[in-house]
Amino acid sequence: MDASTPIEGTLGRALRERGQRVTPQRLAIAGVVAELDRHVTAEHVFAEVSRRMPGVSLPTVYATLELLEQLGLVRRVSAGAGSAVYDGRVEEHHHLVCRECGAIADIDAAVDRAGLLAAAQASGFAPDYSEVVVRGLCGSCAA
Amino acid sequence: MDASTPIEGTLGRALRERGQRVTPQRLAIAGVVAELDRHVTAEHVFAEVSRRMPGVSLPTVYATLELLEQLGLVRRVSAGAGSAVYDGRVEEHHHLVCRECGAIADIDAAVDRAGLLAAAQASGFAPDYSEVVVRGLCGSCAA
DNA sequence: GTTTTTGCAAATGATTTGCATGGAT
DNA sequence: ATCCATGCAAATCATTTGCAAAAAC
Repeated sequence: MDASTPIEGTLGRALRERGQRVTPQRLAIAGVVAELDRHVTAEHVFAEVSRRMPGVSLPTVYATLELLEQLGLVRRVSAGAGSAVYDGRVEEHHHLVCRECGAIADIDAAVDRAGLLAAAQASGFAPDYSEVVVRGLCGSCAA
Repeated sequence: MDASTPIEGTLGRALRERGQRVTPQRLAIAGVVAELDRHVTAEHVFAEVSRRMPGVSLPTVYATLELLEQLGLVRRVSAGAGSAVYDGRVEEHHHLVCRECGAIADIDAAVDRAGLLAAAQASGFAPDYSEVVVRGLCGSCAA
């Protein structure tokens, strides 16, 4: 199993470290999330992975996205509800979420998180990351 | 229709302004969200409202929570997924969300939002409010 | 009286589960 | 050979929709 893309090498290493299996499905799913590099739902990923590797099942996609989140290779976008949305961008960035149609857009801005992370630990949480969500109406829905 | 609680007065005024009806169900639901003053799901609200006003339907609870959000009287918490969670606290505060069990806790801290809100408007969004979500593991799940 | 809102029942959509087979180590 | 992961089908859970009856204005 070679590392034809960076994500595959990283994933393979992380899985072996935890005594978990490196399967072609996991590599394909991780590859799709990394390459699409946008906000994706499980169905989204399923559609694209199916193109590359027919026969992959939806439950596997769900399980793998959750696994990738645990490994810190993808982030779940804190949209209010609806389908779960994942993001292959793991650098600090924030999101706009339309309360009408659910559209999500990125905001690149730095936010001082020190106080928040300290407060998180004080509450007994082990924080993974923080994200700012701005809720409102997107351009189309405001019109 | 008197205003036996502050929320009812505010809601009645907001509804009349928009030419919508002030119904006992809406008043009861708004009252419950305000009084519980925590993170609540539609089922949560439904259970408590049903105690006070038997016969209220779940679809009405869903519709009313959405309405209250539009009116700015409640906020939807940007938890990753699962049931939609609403919050009667509309002052600035932030949330910790456990990626394992979905538990939500408050963080009271100030964050500089000026840049974010400016970026939101630059993207064509009409922002309602912003919230920081810290994702991680809660105390119980870390153990 | 007119229009909005409600309650009901059913439909839809997303995600999870149980279990036997297949695959990675 | 062992144990984890996958695929399938069905179950579960959250939310939405269509429509007739009831209530607010």
